[in-house]
This record gives sequence, structure tokens and C-alpha cells, in this order.
Amino acid sequence: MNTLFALVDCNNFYVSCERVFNPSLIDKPVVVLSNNDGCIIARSNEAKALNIPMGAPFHIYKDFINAHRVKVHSSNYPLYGDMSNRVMNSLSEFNPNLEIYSIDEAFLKFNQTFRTNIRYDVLKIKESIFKWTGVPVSIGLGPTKTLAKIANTLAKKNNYDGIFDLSSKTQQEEILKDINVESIWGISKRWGSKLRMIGIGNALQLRDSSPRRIRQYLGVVVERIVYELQGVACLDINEILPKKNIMCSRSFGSTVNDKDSIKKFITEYTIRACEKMRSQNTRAQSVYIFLQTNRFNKDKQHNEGIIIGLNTPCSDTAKIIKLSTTVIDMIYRPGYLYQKAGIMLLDLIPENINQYDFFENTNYHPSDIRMQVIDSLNRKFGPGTIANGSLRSNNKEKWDSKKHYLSPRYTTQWDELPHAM
DNA sequence: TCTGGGGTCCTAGGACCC
DNA sequence: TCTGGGGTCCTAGGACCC
Repeated sequence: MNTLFALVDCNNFYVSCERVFNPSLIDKPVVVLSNNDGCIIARSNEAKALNIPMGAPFHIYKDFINAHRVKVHSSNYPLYGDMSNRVMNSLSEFNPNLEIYSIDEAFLKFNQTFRTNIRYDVLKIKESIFKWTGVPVSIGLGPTKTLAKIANTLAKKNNYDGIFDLSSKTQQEEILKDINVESIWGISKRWGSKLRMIGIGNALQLRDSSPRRIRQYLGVVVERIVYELQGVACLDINEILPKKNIMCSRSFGSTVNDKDSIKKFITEYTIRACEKMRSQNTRAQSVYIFLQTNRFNKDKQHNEGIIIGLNTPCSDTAKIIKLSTTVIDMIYRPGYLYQKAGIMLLDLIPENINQYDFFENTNYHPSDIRMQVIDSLNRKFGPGTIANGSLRSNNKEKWDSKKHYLSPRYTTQWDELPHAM
């Protein structure tokens, strides 16, 4: 029953994606920005070496970045999403027992037979992913997910070549004593400082503490981490389940005060969210729509959102747009400078569970067919080919999110495909 | 001028049931 | 003087992750 977990993590994923299609970025300091070019959310090793922090507001570092000739890219999510799919598909060829944990990380679970030659096998995975996708990965190995996570941070250090195996007990002792509690997966700064208050400062001390006591102090989540550090697996590979909630929200490129523009934005976000919902074959049972002013401003603030329950589960974009724009009518107040809006589709359930409403007499068929046609056309010819009529105003340019440093959509827009592919 | 956008899980407490 | 003891479901809020 000796199982082994591997955590495969793409190195500086967004930067690596940009480098695949723009080799001039290789060996240079590179950063990738969040939406609206707001924060720095990915850094190449060279940029990390310049001490540019994760999550830093771009405008504060702009001068520094120029002075050090750091290359800057706006985030290009269609590209990263597509590259992520390629990496995950490649991984699943080696081991179908995988959990996609985030856009750039996946856990693999190996059984004992695989273990005899595990180092060789893992090296082969790493090399193949790079050969097939151009994305470099690091792989950490351990008897539990938590230990595999820790192994992965070691794998990233230059002396280990991208692979680190933390399955030997003696090695665990040595390694864990040098890991701060806060850097353990699942332990934040807040819990870290609570642990330090009772004399637990590193991973070895947490491992050797009493799980019962930790549970009383911080709850079952941290208790499980103690067991995981001991090598007792509490967290298994999660099957890929459909999302229970789907959210789409954005900051506007600049503040907006007229209701019609806000309705156009919420319409756009609703379309996106509904597409995602249908792509996992689910329907929403309730919807949350919210509107916010800029919390960093000293202007008068107004944040409000409303949850609407639906009589029957719904995946029809037109119906949900009607709902979300109506909610905007309800919560919008003139005279405020709004900065962000969003929609969450909640309590998603599989679409094959038909829960007919006694009064509404729902027949999904015509709506489902219509949505399928729209989705397949948009997949084929690009997002937004078929869109709702109220979308796209003349103000689009003015309020579209800022992306001054955007790379081409190399992989998802076929008229711009580079020859390298 | 400028500060991201997603998600998940757990717990406590109230409503309701037998 | 006595005034049960469970269960389940739901919700809000808090915590964490990338």
C-alpha cells in the first residue's frame, strides 16, 4: 500500500507561457501583470532576483522595472488556459490518476509497482512535458500531498534540478526542521503566528506535536496537516468534480457612473459565466450579482449585491442576463463612481437532474439546443462570435480593461498562429 | 491616474423534525 | 419542582489556496 504523491508545478507559469512564443524573453527578467495591469502576478527567476515582490502594485514598481529593463506583459488568460490544458493532457498520458489543482499545478498518485523506478519515470515526465509543450516543470515527491508540496519547493532550488524526493524518513527530519510553519501548504500567516505562540515554529515541530491538541486549538484542517507531515495521508486525489460555483467579475478600466454601461459589463460577465457553466454541464439554482465602488478611493462608497434564487435550475444565458440587468436596476445608485461588478452562479447541479417546477412547466429542450449552437460556434470561430444584442457599445474602448503589454493570442486565434507551432 | 480574479472547505448557530 | 435529547438541513462567515 505504499503510495507516493507527486506535485508537478509549472515554473513561473505565465512567464514560461510567454517565453514559449517569444524566445527573446529567455534569460531576461520578465513580469506578468494582473487584469487592468494592476498587480505583478508572475515573475521570472531574474525578476525574483531583483526582489520584485509577488502581488506588488505595478504603478509603484514601474520606474524600478524600467530602470532594470524588465520585460512586462499583460496577462493573456486565453493563452495560459490553453497551455495549461496541453500540460495537463500530457501529464495524464503518464498517469491518469491525476488531480488538476490549479492552472499550473497537478498532483499525481503512484502505486507501488511504479515506485521501483520512480526517479527515472519522473525525470521522463519532466523532460517530456518540456519537449511537448515548452513549459518547464518541477516535481516534488512524498508519501502525502503535504510532503509532496514541500518537496516541490525544494525541487525548485537550483541545486536539485527540478526533482526532489522526500519519501525517506531520515531526510524528512532534516528537511522539515528548516521549513517555517507559514510555508507549509494550508498554514497562512495568521495560523502560523498562532502556532508560534505555542512554540511551534517549523514543520518538524508541527509534525511532532499532538494532533488532538492542535485540533482543539486550530481545528480539524490543521490536525490533518500534522498527520500529513507524519506521512499519514489524509488528503487523497480529488476527482475532477464540476465547480459548485462559478464567478465572473472584473474591475472596469476606469470608474463608471452610468447605469447602461454597467449593464453592458454585467451582460458580458454573465455570458462568460454561463459559458463556463454549460461547459461543465451544470445549471445554476441561484445567482449573485454585485456592484462596488473603488475601496482604495476616498470617494463615497457603495457596495451591494443580491442573491436571487431560481425556481428551476437554469443555464440559459438570455434568462440570466435578464436577471442580472434587473438586479443592476435594483442596486445601482446614481452619483457613485463604480469600479467593479460581477456575477456568481451558485449551487450548480448537473444538467441531467431535471427538477421540473410545478408552476413554471419548464421545458429545457429548445433553450439547450440554442445554447449548444452558440457555444459550438464560439468555440470554432472565437469567443464573442455570437453575442447578445445589447453587448458592445461605442464606449468599449474607453472602458475596456487596460492591457497595454498584451502578447498575441498565439494558441487560440488561428489567424495569428506563429510559424513556430 | 494606477491596488486581480478566481475558488474550496469548515464551523457555529438557528430552524425544524421526531 | 419540573420543563429531553437527538438528528438534519441551511446559512453566514471565516479561514485557506493559486
